[in-house]
Amino acid sequence: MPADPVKSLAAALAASAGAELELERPGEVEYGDYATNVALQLAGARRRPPREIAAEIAEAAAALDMVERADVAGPGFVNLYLRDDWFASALGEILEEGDAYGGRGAERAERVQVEMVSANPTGPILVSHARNGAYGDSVARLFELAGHSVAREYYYNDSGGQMDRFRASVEAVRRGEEPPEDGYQGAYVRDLAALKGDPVPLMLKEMEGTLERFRIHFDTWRRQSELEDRLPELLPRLDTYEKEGALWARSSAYGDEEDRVLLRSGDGSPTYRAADVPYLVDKLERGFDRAIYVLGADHHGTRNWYAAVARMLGYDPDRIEVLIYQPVHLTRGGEQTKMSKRRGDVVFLDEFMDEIGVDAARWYLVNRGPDQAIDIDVDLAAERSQKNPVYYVQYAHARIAGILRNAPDNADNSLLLAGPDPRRRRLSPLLPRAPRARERAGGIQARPLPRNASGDRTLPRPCRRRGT
RNA sequence: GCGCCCGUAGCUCAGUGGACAGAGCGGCGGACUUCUAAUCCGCGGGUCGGAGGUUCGAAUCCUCCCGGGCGCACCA
Repeated sequence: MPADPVKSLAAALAASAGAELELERPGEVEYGDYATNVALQLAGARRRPPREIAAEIAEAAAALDMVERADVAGPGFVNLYLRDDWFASALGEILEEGDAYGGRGAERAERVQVEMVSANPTGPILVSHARNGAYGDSVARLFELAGHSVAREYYYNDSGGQMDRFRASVEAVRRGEEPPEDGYQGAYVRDLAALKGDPVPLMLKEMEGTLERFRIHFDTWRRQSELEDRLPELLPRLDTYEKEGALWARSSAYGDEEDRVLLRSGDGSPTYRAADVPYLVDKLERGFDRAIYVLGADHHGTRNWYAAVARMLGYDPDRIEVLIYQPVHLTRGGEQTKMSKRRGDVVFLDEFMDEIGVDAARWYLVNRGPDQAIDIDVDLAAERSQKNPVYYVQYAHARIAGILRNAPDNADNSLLLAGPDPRRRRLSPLLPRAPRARERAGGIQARPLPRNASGDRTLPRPCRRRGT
């Protein structure tokens, strides 16, 4: 049973109020340690003035031994002032739990896979990819905290048009020529040309190093071409048809916006979408209860495709979850930097970490919600001054570390509340709030889904909100 | 045209139904005049893009409109 003192308090109150209720922390100190608006919510249903209901709840609350005082305020809020010894025992529970405090809320531990970054090995990891990783890895950590087991996977393409252009660019330099016009021009192409062998594994090795430095460790790396080998056995299980010489998946009948080409009309070679099919089967057959895709907003058009494939193959589409995040824009010297990998005109994650450090880099990328486009002023981010918000975070961390360093092991919890400084007392109600903060953070962003032809919203449900 | 995301203070953004809408930076006014300090204190600042609607109560939910980003490939 996870320690959640506030929940127990809410439950005790709910019993006396005769209704479920949530405790919130009021914005103002004088409104007490916690407050509830149940009376306001109940007023309509019970056809009684909210303040009257609030008065009854307050009276019942005041009878509880942890409650010092309960007031009715405003239109019908109940403000609670709690006894210091309640906080002392709450703090005791928190200390007992240690790092696990607030975690392990999952009703059933699941095996979840988070597939993230998955940038093709045609160049170093960029800051834009790093947002994918920072987001995905944070979600993964939240799942772990909740008691699930998480595997982080990287999926990359090692064949196809982009890869051909990439290899051709390296080969050209090796022959002493310039890379082709539509090839990759960055300086790293020259570095790779100086080495022997297929540049793809070399590139991947470097990318892995960058990601490790960014503190993301991938458990597995999945190659597109090996997945494609399973295509022949899987294609007959799909709902497909031929049109204009190509093989199409009838995905629009399964919640997708449109049908997708699986095999090209020319040489019958598989498209990138085709490889998604064996990959999805692979994920689900490997025993993951849940497969999470982390995709940039430029891929949101394919959001419903994955669930459509799952349906076609008879899997529960709720096992697929697609997380979308908005792009990152970088400015440097007041100018927006371009993000074209082919032209080599980009900010690499390694440079970014060199300039601002790993902590600051992760912090910047995860500090905004996924729905928010991020603008990062690289000059400001690298600046060691009070203009740079990251130093506030670091300073707070340093101060906390200092407190822990100086704190005796056998500290008396009650002293946290008793000291002469009233600010301690004001801080205390924050601590038991942590489980709720984590619950909120663990809920995956849901998004309204497009209606299908019949105006029904229920069929495609690849994304949904869920607690952990 | 259709779909998704966004539009809150000069700037970057918190705030997904409640008690007077917040923070950092910048700005303005003071203090300190300092041997590698995140210098300190104070102040001003918003029709919450617009219009309707739901509600006892809306920045928050619904509808429409305006503005910005992204997508709608036999590219990945």
